[in-house]
Amino acid sequence: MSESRCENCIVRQFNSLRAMNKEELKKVSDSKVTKKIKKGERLFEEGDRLNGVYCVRNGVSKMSKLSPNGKDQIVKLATKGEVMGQRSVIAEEHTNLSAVAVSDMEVCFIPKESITTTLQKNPNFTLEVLRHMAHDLKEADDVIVNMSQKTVKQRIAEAFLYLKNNFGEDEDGFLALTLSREDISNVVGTATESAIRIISEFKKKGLIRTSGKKVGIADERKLRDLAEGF
Amino acid sequence: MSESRCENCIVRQFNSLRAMNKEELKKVSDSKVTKKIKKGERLFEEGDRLNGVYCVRNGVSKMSKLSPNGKDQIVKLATKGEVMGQRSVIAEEHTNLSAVAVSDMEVCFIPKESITTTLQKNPNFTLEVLRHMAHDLKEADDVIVNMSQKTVKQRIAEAFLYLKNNFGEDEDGFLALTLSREDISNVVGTATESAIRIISEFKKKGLIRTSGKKVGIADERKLRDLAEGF
DNA sequence: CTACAAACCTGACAATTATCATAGTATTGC
DNA sequence: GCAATACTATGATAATTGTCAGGTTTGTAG
Repeated sequence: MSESRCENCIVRQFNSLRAMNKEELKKVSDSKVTKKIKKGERLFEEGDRLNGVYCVRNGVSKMSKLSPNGKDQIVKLATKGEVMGQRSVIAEEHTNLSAVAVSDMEVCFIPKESITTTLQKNPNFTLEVLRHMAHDLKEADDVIVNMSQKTVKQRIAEAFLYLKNNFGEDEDGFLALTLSREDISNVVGTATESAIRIISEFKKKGLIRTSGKKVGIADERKLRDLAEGF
Repeated sequence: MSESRCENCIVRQFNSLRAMNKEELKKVSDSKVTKKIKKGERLFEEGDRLNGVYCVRNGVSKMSKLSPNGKDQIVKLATKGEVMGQRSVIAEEHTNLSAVAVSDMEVCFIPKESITTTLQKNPNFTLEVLRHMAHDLKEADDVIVNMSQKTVKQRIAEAFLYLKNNFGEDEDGFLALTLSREDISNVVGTATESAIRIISEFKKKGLIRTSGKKVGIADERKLRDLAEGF
């Protein structure tokens, strides 16, 4: 299956694997296992000790953490090109997040050995991973500010804009990634009923339009203004 | 001033500088500038382009981000041994956070050249920085969950426990780091009045005791139960 | 010491959000 | 196709939190 060699994988362009040299890449490619994950299936669970990372070829996974009150807070949505589990492999810790597919996925599992040895030998690779993580950390800071300073309404508006910017729209102008109302509420950190109510309100006000579970952004400007607090 | 050579600085044990070799450390030490920062003074501001990092020798700095509604969200409290500004130097971006001293501080400013060249040449150093950042990222995830899933009361209880664990207590059993009510409210992301009200309530219930602005933890068990939602 | 500013505190009220209850609407498996 | 199940929706109500508008206390400069 030459099509599944990492050396030829476009996805690699988006992540730190691009900083690997040929030899390292070959090793990764020889040891990796491609898996198909159905929507709803779990890749790993909070507290697991991972012996490798998952490189996303296709589809989207929610990465979430269970809070003491029993709700699942979605911290990140990982998509094509992203490497999941990196953090815990690097820190040699248990995962702090669970990963569940929110759409059908194709991922490559890469045993941690090929990652850790490259981390020790190839400074370019390490630096590349570091840059990615620095970026993730900045994003996390932004999320903290949004979560603590914005209203639920603002956060939901922002979530829709985020979904558009990161996953795009289908041919009919609906968001390409369809999340359940519950997932949306877990992204913005609110009760499912509250999320549903606000989504209905957005619809009434003409900010979004819906068709079944699909959501389309109807008035991006107004939605953005709302998210910013005007 | 031999006492101010990085080679002999204990603080270094706590951060990634310990992975530098003698030569690199010498270069850092020769180029660094030690500064005294008074409580309330600003080290850098959100949006600044830093040409170096700040290594904290003493004191505490709040790292915060202004939200569109005009409030300052404190994202992190940096103390002895921590390196501030690392993230933006590595990512070659403007800072995303402001840093203001919450107590008198002594910091070493280290020009970014000595950091970036070491990052390119010494994989051990890069890996060490990476591990630290992985840890910070995990903590940020936890903060996100707390912010979005816990009540203000729980978050304030947690903040006091955090202050005890990270900064300790003085000889009278009060928290060694005294924050203003406003700073506390900016840590937990709430209105200052709400924070004050809840602090009064904690005092009435015997969870904490106060003396002037100082706060002491009176019943850690109950405070912890409250923070966990029991 | 005194005046002034900053920080702290409290009450009243409004807005936001959660919770509980119930019902309609898709989806899925048999 | 039909039952079972999950998801979506809405109302009523309670709890939480924010805002405004005063106070009091504390700290500090002159």
